This record gives sequence, C-alpha cells and structure tokens, in this order.
Amino acid sequence: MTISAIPLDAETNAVEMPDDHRDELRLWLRLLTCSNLIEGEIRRRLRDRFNVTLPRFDLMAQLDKAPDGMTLSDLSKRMMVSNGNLTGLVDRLVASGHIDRRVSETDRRAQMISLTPMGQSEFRTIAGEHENWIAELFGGLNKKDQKDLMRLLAKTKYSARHAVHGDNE
Amino acid sequence: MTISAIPLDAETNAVEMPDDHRDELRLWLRLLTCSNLIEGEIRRRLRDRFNVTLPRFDLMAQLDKAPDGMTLSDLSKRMMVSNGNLTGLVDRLVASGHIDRRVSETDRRAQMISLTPMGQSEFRTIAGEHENWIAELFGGLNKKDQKDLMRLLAKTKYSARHAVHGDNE
DNA sequence: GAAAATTGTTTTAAGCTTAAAATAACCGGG
DNA sequence: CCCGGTTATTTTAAGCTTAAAACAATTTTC
Repeated sequence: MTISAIPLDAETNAVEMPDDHRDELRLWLRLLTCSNLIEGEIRRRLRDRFNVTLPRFDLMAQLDKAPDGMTLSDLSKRMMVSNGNLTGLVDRLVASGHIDRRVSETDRRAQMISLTPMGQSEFRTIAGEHENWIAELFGGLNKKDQKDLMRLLAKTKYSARHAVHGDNE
Repeated sequence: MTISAIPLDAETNAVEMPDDHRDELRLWLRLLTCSNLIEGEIRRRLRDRFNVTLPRFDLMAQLDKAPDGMTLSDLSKRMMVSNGNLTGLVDRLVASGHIDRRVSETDRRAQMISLTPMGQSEFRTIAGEHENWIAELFGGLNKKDQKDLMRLLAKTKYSARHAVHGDNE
C-alpha cells in the first residue's frame, strides 16, 4: 500500500500548512491558565492569611510526611527543585524557627532536616485550610468531572514524561 | 423537611472526618505536576536551543499579535504579571535589541512597546518550533481526549475564577 | 480651572529559581 | 592507605517575581 492510495480528504488544503498544532497549543494555554489561576490564588491566601510562601509550605508538607526528617537531597528530589534553591529556603525556615537542621550521624556531608514542634503545629493548621481552599476552587466540578479530569491528566502526565525523557526514567 | 429526615448512609463515620477533600487535593497536585512538567521542558528547550527565557518568549508572543505595539499596562494585563516585573523584562529585551520602546504620542506617561524586525523574525522561528514541542508533549492524547480535556479545563477555569473573584469580574 | 481621583510606570526590598562552579565527605578498588 | 569517582551541599551570578511605595501625567469633578 503506497501513500498515494490514501484518498485526499476535505481538509487537504495542507499545502501552506505543514502541520496544524493550534489545538494542542490552545489546550496547553488553557492548562497553564488553570494552573496559574489556582496556584496564584493559593499563594495569595497563604500570604494574606498565614504570612507564608508556597515554597515554604511545600517544603513543610514534605517534612510533615517524614517524621524522622530528610536530607536536602531528598527534599530536592521530592520537590523537583535545585539543590541551591533548597539551601536558601532551608536557611530561611531555620531562621524563622519552623525547621531544625542537624548533621547526619552517619554522613558528615548530609544534614537531617525536620519540622520543629512549632513548625509542625503551624503547618497542620495551614494544611487544613489549604485543603478547603482547593475543594472550593474545584467546587464547580462534580465527581464524574473530577474522575474524568484525573484520568486525562494522568494520560497527559504520561505523554509529557514520555516526550521529556524519551521513554526511560 | 428537617435535617433529621436525611437518612444516614454507609459513609457516615464522618465523626472524625469533617470533610474529605483528599480527592480534590490529588486532582490539584496532578494538574500542577502536568503543568510544571510541560512548562519546565519548554523552558529548558527555549534556553538550550534558542537561549531565550519563557517570560521573554511570552512577552514577544504578545507583541507579535499587536503589530502596532502595546503599552506596559496592556502587556501587564495580558500576561497577568505585575507592572514592576514588566519594567525589568522590557529593559532587558530593549537591551538585547528584540523590542523598541517609544513614548506614546497621546499620553506622555505611557510607552508603546513593539518588536524590532530582528525580534519579530527571531520570535517567529522560535514560535514554529515551540508549536511542534507542544504537539509532541501532548502526543499521547488522541483528538477525543484533547476535546474532553479542553472541556474539563474550561469548567475548571470557570470554577476557579468563580472562587477567586466571588462571581464578579 | 483647580482639587481629587485615576492611570502608567518605576523603584525598592525581599524572596524564589536556576545552572554551573566550588567544596567537602564518602566509597570502592588497588 | 590513597586515588578516582560519586554524592551532599553551598556559593555565585543572573534573572524572574511580587507587593508596596513613589512619582508623574491624565482625567474627572465640582
């Protein structure tokens, strides 16, 4: 079967239009808009109501799941940010008394980072509110919408990862 | 009809669980992951292949759609970033010869920003590639998936906007 | 037409972010 | 034990981002 066997369909004015990817572009722009809209509102509320930034909150969320603490490298992988970024973030959270850093007992290069009691208590208060905000922001979607969106985003994530890493990782 | 008329269903162990919003939280985390994954890859490719940042590219994209130029305020609204942010971004793009700024003839406070011929030509090269990257990243979704996702994201956007602005705007 | 409100832009201070280079400690042979 | 490679972290330089304050020009209102 040669290429010429494929019949030309109604859309074959394709001479001046190598590939039309405008739909994908619009999809991406809409995804980005949603993400930015929600993230922006979360940042705003965290700042206004709890005087905390999103990166600080994210870091504390990771630590809350690891009662025994984590190293900077672990945090860096989990949060998908650079090591250097974390150095500064951790410095500021230590300074504000939310987290503790102590040199690992088994590896003098590494530091174990953990929430202070104050940090944990403050985080949990914020996290409770945060969960309500998210529910509010997604309030316009019914359970079926949520399920469908979840599935399509899983597919999107897989698709993007595939394109990013070329199958491996 | 009083509240007591509502029968207790199977899920009513709700005593220790005021509202369960974990599904929405997972949905949000997945949306964020998708967005960050794709945006990160786009940033990386823009930098590696064209030595340009995403904000610069976004700014040029706005200008490309407005041949007669735009003011900083217009750009600020379109791009949804702060004015102060734009001042710096524009400074750097003027310095690199991609855009022009001239005082508005009708309003001495305002400046008209527009692409230089070099800026436009460079932008269009990049934009072509960019569109292909997006198509590649979303390649795992068929047309129906894309249509469904588009619809659900529209709903999400509406829902979030509603929660952000409380109906108005 | 002058005061008041609004609009357009810049400055400032603080924090976030990255890549790349530097430093330091570990680990696995030989 | 020491050499080379790896891993953990920090530093550096540059750019992005914001909110708030400042300033300047325009428009509105009386």
